[in-house]
Amino acid sequence: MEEELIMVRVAELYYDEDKTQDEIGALLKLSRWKVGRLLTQARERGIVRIEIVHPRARRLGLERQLVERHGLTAAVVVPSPDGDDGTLERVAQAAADYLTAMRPVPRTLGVSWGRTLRAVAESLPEGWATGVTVVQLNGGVSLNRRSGGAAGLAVTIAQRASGHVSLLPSPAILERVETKQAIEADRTVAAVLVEAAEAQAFLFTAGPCDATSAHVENGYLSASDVEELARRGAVGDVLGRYIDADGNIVDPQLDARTVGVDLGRLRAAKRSIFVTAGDAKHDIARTVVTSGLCSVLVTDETTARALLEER
Amino acid sequence: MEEELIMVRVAELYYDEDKTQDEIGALLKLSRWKVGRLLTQARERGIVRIEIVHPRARRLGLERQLVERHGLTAAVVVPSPDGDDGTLERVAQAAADYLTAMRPVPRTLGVSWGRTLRAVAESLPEGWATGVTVVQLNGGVSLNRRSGGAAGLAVTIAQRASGHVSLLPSPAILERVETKQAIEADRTVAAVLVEAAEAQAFLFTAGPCDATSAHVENGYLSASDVEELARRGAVGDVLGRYIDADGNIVDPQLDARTVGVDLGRLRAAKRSIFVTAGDAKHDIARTVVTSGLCSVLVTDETTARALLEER
DNA sequence: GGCATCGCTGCTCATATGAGCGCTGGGATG
DNA sequence: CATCCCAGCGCTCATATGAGCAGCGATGCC
Repeated sequence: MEEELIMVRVAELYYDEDKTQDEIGALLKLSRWKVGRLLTQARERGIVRIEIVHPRARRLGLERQLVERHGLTAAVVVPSPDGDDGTLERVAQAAADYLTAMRPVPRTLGVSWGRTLRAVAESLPEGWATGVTVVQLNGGVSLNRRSGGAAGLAVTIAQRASGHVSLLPSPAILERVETKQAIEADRTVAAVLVEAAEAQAFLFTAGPCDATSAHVENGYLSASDVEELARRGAVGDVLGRYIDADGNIVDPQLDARTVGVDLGRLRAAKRSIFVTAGDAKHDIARTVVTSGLCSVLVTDETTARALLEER
Repeated sequence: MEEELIMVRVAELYYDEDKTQDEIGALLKLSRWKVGRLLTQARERGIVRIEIVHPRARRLGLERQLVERHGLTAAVVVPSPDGDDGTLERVAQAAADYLTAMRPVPRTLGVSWGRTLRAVAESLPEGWATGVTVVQLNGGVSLNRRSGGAAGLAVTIAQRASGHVSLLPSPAILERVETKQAIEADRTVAAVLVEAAEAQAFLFTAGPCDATSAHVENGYLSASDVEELARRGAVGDVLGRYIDADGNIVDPQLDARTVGVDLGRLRAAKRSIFVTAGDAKHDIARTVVTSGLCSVLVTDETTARALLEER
């Protein structure tokens, strides 16, 4: 269309050449108002694209839609970089920013573990908060407080807020229910679990239900166990507990052998922050969001769009 | 830097969320003016990128630089598309636009030939002008007025302006000087050459000096001839005449066997429009531009940038 | 320690811009 | 052919924005 060509010329003069609307009008023999309207149209039609290029940019539009659609307290969506990868870092950085800005500062913060949360911990600046007690929400931890393992992450978060850390000295999943009950009965374990359950805020991720799961990697489950879970409808795990698309526990027996706070605590919590990045986790992310396990979502743009698609 | 992060937030609120500067100020506890300054900085630092996405967009900044640097009357630069190719079409379209908009409309327009000019001809809309006589500037033409060859292009341009066409019925390069002189002495040929030399505007392209040259393709020169020319410093041809980087004829003997208007006519002309697209032609394009053969340049962004580099 | 300087702040004021409105003219409709 | 309708126009007016300036505090230099 001829009109469109004029729009292009007008946009060039306005945005590239910094001319005012009446200068352009004079130049192209258009009224100032016509020029203004053409510019508006050019933006509407996407001829003029305004883009914020920055690793810490966000997608406020998607955030708003997510909050509305899924009844969240807040959402943080970062653009997925073109060249793929770097997504995890960006999401982690965003989660760290969210935590740092969060008011009121929680007295105790319950955390799960995983690669994603490790990245979040590393992204937190020294002094991101002060006096926060960090509590582990589920087992699977070595007792070494310096290690890079599951415990290290909680330690890092606490250290950078000059706070304390309460580690949960327990495997993630035990082989026998009796052992699990015995562990939970242990005074120190029980104390941590109570502390965790009463945390003022939760920070957690979820894992997909496939062979790459951290449970397989650490030997808590075999590849065939996971396959079986998937066959029974599991889409992934939250705090070590495998759930189906509706958020229900898939295998109550397995669940009874899993150490950590109950998923109900997440649902009931006022601030339950779910961090997820990457395409592999779309299904479990959808479940977490739709079944109300989180009140705050931190994720990448691709995941966000997937969560906004119908069903 | 912390400041930079605020810039990003401000830019998001301003450009994505259409908030006013004081709304943003209130939100982030900044003064309205601070917000304004942050936005300016964000644009300067390239955090906010405003881009005009359209096949017919232009690069006015580069155009201005080219005009200044090389003393042109005008320049038209189109963005080189990302996915490569389509460059020729965009440049051709831009040249067609330029011709259509050109005032005053020339009574006679001298044209050369080549793939590029063919594309320009095809891009010209029916009725792009009225009553323009199109004259061929150099030989190499079949007499068939309908063909898709060198002549067809001139015919197309003329037809779409409901004008006349004067074809130059001659080969591009003759084997013997005597034959060339005889041809030029022919009444019809001489008349066309005079008409061409006196054209009010010229529209031409240039060819690179390599085996892909149209002269080789059409058998006027052999691959080894071209090699020899290149060895002697030729960077390409304009109207069939091979010139070196300074714009001088490389082989006067060859030149004496070439039929067409003199390059001096282009230099002297008030409106001499040079159209070029593609990386292969950077060298010859530089020569044309720096040696004053053209007063108007139509090209792609990549070529434009090459022409703006030092030496 | 005193002083000049510089960069940043928040202001005033002029300017650029967008919302809303009444008018007009060209095309559809009876 | 008369009439209606509505899209697009140029306008008024309120608002948003940027230029330029004075004040102020930090910094560095005697």
